[in-house]
Amino acid sequence: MECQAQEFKHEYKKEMRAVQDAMYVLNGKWKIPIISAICYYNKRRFSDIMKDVEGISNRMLSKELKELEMNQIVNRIVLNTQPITVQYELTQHGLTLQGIINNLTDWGVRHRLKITGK
Amino acid sequence: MECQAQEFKHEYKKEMRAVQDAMYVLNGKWKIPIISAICYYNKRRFSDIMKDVEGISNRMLSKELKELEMNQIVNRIVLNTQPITVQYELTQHGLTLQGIINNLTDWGVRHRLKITGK
DNA sequence: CAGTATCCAAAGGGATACTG
DNA sequence: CAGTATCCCTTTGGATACTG
Repeated sequence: MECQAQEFKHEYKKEMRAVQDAMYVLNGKWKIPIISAICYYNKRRFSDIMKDVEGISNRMLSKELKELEMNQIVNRIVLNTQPITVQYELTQHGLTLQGIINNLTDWGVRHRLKITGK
Repeated sequence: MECQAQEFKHEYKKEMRAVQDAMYVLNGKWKIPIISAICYYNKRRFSDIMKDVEGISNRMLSKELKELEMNQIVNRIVLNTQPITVQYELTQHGLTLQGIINNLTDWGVRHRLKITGK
């Protein structure tokens, strides 16, 4: 019993860390909207994402994309145009976020209904 | 075609808002760890959550619990002891977050493996 | 077009001390 | 026990201007 409690505790801490890892990647105001936009269009350019994600500044978009790239969520593809254009796409790993984003979306709809009644 | 694009755009914006609503509720360093702790023990007291969620201060725990209560994620139950004790439990609405948290946990494990290799 | 650089305001959050 | 209050540093993020 004590032993199992220890076991639980250990698992619990590991799960805690995992969920915090996940949230760390997705945290902030813009990460999920950016991922959603890229996912929705499959491939998407910097200036287009700016239009998709309402209210974001180029500074923030740049910063967030860099972080997402570091976390292997998006790929950055430079095209040989003049002037250069850059496309972003989700990696295989990034695509595995789709289910979570869909769940969050559904929950968000129910939550808004619950809180505001519409 | 144009019309359907408009339709898509409209849906897309609604979904964007929904996912942002959800993230707004869960954002920050502590929300999900707190929810997880309460969920794990079913009912949990303030001082116990302090121990469960490593590193949190009483100030932060108080603030976050208040927000979760406002968003109808947790119920606050004052017990008639001396001195008073307070229990927190998830609401029905709060319980609907379990699936999302589990998904985030699973994803977090895979992500850590991907990034750190362990 | 796809960013960087700089500056600044607001929010987040830790440490400590205090209260009913 | 379950918080509040205060102080203060850090992080986030907006506005504007600039560059290859």
